[in-house]
Amino acid sequence: MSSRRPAAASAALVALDCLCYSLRDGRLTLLIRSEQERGVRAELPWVPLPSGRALTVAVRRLFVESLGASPAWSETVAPIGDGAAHPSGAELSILVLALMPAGAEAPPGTRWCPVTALPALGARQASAAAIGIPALRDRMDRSPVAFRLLPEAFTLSELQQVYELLLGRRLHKASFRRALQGAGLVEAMEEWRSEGRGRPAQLYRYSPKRRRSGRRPVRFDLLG
Amino acid sequence: MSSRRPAAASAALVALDCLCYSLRDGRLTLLIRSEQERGVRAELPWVPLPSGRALTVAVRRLFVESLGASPAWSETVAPIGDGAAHPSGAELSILVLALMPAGAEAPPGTRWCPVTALPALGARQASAAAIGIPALRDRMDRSPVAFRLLPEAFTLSELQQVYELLLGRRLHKASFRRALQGAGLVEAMEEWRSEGRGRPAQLYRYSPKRRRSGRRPVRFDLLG
DNA sequence: GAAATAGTGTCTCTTAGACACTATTTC
DNA sequence: GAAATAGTGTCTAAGAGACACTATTTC
Repeated sequence: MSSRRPAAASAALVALDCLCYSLRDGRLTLLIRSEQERGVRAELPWVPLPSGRALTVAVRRLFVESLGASPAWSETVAPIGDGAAHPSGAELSILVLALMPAGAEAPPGTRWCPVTALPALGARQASAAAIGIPALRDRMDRSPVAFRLLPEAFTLSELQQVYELLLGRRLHKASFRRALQGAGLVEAMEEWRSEGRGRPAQLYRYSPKRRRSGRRPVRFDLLG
Repeated sequence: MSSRRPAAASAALVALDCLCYSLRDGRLTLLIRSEQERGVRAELPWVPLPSGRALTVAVRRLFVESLGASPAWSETVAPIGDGAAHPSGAELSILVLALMPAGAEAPPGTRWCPVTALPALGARQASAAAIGIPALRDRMDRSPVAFRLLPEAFTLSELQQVYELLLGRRLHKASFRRALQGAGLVEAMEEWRSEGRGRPAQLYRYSPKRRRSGRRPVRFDLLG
């Protein structure tokens, strides 16, 4: 702890790994860089973090190169990097969570892969992919995660399906709508959508009105 | 594969910054490296992440060098690093949240600083310190954050005080105890502690019995 | 009309918080 | 006894989920 300023030799190889989710046919999907040739493994989109480049700049480059566009939402999450190898050889991976709305095109060289049927990834990126969904779940209370996975106009049934996908359990329809109503988060449009059979559903848009209490209750039951 | 491997030139300077909290006189405190000489700024404990060293190894070194011991709990949180300067010159800081039980000694060269009265830090570390408490708050539902800030034996009033410190609001005594009871998280000891006036309080220890539902309700009211 | 999906009204059960109390200590 | 802190019993209000329904579409 004597020398405060480390030599350049202490620089570490850092990669930014992209966990970009979207919806496809009612399933949660992850953006994967396709195997280009025989023997080359599928991988998550990634870029190196070059020396002297600010994190946000590198993240922007990751989005431009890998998504061809800005995601509807993104957040940097905790770094990982022990033991498991990365395609770049980087000893450290910074995970970038990103969301694209349902129906977004996969850029050339990539494809949307159902999270239930991912191809084999390298060890590091396999860990990353395992972290992705729980990380999304952790954030959906505080960030409009579900809304960013949907197009601008959506039905309440679609929104509920997204919540159910992310939480991995069924929700009660009446309760879900009551809570949503109470939060003043969505705005009804003067538009209806009919899909196959059944009564057409009214379309809504995300339009948060008031910041509510934010008085999160204490929860002990997730501990242990 | 080899075409993907970036040159060593893309290595980045990475620092691990330590946000180590404890309790002192009923206040939440943060471990600060004291100003050694005139003109040298106070700073959070940190170490560089050297090339080729695994993250967990570097974290362990951070703990040994800065805390002189292992913290009661720790977690790596999202990296920061835009614009704001770091004492090391590193362009990237990985924040390591750590907790020490109430009454822990500050190692030589460091001191516990009430979070309400922190000394001036560099720009990067000031951002880090601002992130610390909300990050703790985010984790206290899922990790035994409050329990790790207390010694092994504690009273329920002390536990409630920690929750109130972290949440920044008063809690209802009967409700707090009812919920705690229902979660089966603590175990009563056959010991009581008398402090000044008033009825002596029974001591408890953290001893999670059953993993409960984990059925987190959907919350819309933190969005917007 | 049958099937399917959208959307709502009401009941119950759980729980957070308010209130009011009892219990045990020091002074 | 007064003051202070620990700990508890009961009521109320809000919310989640169950249930049962109505509404509107395609076939």
